[in-house]
Amino acid sequence: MQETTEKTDAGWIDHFAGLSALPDDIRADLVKGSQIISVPAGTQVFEPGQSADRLLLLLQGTVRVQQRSDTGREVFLFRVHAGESCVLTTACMLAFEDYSADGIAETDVTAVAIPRATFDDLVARSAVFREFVFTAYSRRITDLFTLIDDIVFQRMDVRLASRLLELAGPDGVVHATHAVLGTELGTAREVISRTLSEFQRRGWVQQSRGEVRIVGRAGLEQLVRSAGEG
Amino acid sequence: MQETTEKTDAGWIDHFAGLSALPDDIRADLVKGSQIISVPAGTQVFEPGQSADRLLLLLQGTVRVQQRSDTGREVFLFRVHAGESCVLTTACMLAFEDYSADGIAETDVTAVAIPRATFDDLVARSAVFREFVFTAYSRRITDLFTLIDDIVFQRMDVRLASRLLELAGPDGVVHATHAVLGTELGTAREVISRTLSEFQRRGWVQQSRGEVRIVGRAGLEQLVRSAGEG
DNA sequence: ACGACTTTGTGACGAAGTCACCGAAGTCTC
DNA sequence: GAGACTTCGGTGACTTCGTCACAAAGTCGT
Repeated sequence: MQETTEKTDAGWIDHFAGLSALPDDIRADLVKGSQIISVPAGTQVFEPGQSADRLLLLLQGTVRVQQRSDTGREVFLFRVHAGESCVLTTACMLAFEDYSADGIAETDVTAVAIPRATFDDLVARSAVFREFVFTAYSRRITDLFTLIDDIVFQRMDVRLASRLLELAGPDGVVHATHAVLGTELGTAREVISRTLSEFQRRGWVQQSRGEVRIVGRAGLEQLVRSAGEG
Repeated sequence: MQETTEKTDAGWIDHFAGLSALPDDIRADLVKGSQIISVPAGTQVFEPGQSADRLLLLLQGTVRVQQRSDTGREVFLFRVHAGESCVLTTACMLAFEDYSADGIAETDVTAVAIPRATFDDLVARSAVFREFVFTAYSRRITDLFTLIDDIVFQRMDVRLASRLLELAGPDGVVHATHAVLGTELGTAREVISRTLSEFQRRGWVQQSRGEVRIVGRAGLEQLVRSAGEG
């Protein structure tokens, strides 16, 4: 396994489009100054009040980032996929501030951990690396803007339809309870239940405990489209 | 105006706490590589689809950042005050991506414009400057999280009370129409009207065309506090 | 099969957004 | 200063969504 590690080390950089242009010396330092870590599904990758000391680049799995409000309720903020980095961590790492949101591994996760020292060194030395980092930021901020826009202006049924289409596997099944879908969209479970009932009545989905099966994709897509135009 | 510029140049850096620790050589390059600009109130400082080529540091005035949705409605995102920088610009500048939000000068604005070349150079060379930039990012992202949290979980009356207290001048007067307050909070004008009527009934505010006078500050503060605890 | 837990369904209600419309207050023009 | 026009604020009816309370299933361990 150790033998293959070096090969893996050399290889993971190319999972990230923005890093493939790194010159060889920088690339070598990046590989040398970072390590690959794995955590099982359900692990709290980071949490509020914890100071960040490393940047995570996801190789496999997804991390859900959410915020816990004063009242104990939760809002889903965004999801970090393989091939992406967690700006939140980055932000706090560089600003020497604490996190203000939770990060939870939704699946088993493999990631590259870049310690602050390595990170800072690379940001100083490599324009390519800088651009990689700032692009990640930019993308995430845009996501947040879109999220706010959705929350404020979009109807729940449209948002749910859209999210179901996103979350569905190739077989068209979404594995999630109503409560989970509720926190995903920042709404109450009851609203999800009622909306899904309506979708079922229209023949767009079939429900069973803990999962939703999309059987009328076209209907959901039509709903999303009709709202997208305004 | 040009004569005084050089004197101003030397001084503005100390308006920004995070920059005061800059070493002299960096400081000189920053001053040399940037320029001071002024725009009148109401100017659109930036807009979606326009590529950013400089970072703005506000010396005087405020800039309102908002997003226009597909449907033509607007959501207020945050406000950039004197002594702060506009991360949004930064994000897009560095990522070579376009803006996705509007920036509007609410007052006459004076700002330092740092062109991309200077910015990139400074990020590479100065750890202090890096920290300044990333701290600005971090703060703004945290703001967005708080905003989302508020939108999802906080009652409108609490949010309005809180915003009135923020916007009020030293004389306790807020100059804004109901419609403006509506977009500030991402809600409808009618909701503002009704809520303000209720505040007036309770003796907390007095209304006249285009302005709201706070006459019972304690009541508003009490409302905000009671909700803040959860 | 029993109890404990989780998931889902439902009705009632309050808070907030939407729509349609009105009148009142400023502004402009002549 | 008399209309014409625009902006601003008020109101009622209705819809959507969040909240609360509680019931009915489904699942699991023992």
